[in-house]
Amino acid sequence: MIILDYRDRRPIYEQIVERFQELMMSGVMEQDTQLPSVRSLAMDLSINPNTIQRAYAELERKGYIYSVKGKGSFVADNGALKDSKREAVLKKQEKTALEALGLGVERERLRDIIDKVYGRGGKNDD
Amino acid sequence: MIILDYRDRRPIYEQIVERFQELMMSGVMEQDTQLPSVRSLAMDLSINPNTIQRAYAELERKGYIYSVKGKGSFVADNGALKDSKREAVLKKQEKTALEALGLGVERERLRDIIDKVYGRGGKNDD
DNA sequence: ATAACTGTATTAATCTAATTAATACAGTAG
DNA sequence: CTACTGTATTAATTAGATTAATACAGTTAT
Repeated sequence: MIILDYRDRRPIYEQIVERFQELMMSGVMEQDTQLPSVRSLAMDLSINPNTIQRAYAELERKGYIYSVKGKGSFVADNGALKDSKREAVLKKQEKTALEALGLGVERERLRDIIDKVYGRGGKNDD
Repeated sequence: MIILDYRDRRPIYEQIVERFQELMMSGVMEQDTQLPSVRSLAMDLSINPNTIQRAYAELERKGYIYSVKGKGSFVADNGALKDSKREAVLKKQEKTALEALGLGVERERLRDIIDKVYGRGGKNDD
């Protein structure tokens, strides 16, 4: 479920946070699904439980999960989170477009990619 | 020319590398333009010359600049680099579009952002 | 040649953040 | 009571970035 990349120079607690976010945003992990326990996941990944603890604390702070002492950690209701994810992807789109513009990439190249991804439904077919 | 962000958790030598890459890729710094000297830029940014040295070494390793002992560091011929940068941004565009699609963002939202960035020249105005 | 610039290299010290380690405490469930 | 859960805390370790202090080598102008 989680794979660590030690070549990645980002801290591993951050990799764990990101990975769970992906799983929840994509719907693979549904609301109220229980996450692996702090200690068991630490065992699985061969890392210290404190590092998992930190990742889970971060996920909770961001609203992705909720934790109950003695029971476990669970996927939160993240309808609102999906909204913020949508905002984030729009920001990313803007950044990409700015970069493309700076490189002299034509507007049409970007539009074509979007159409390819979304399918040619609203536009002309090949 | 260079502004450091100490809140950014990436190392500052990396920020410097990225900033120069932007300046060169966008054409602000043309081929054979001399970069500020290691020591003078260190003075300007109030950081250690070794950090600039590291940034320049990285830029040279990546092929963005060339350095001549006793003379200085200069913008390299980076036509090939621009091409690969363009490819990279197109991949990024595809990734962004895929993510947006997965989140249920409408195609038009992406197109609007592109138009905003590129200016409304080719489309309708507000 | 010499002074004042350039880049480059090296070694040690310092600093910060991430991670580990070792516990301890508190709540839940069988 | 036992064995799980999450949570908190303090100390030690590790790794990387940065600084510091030099030294050496090449260029340029005086």
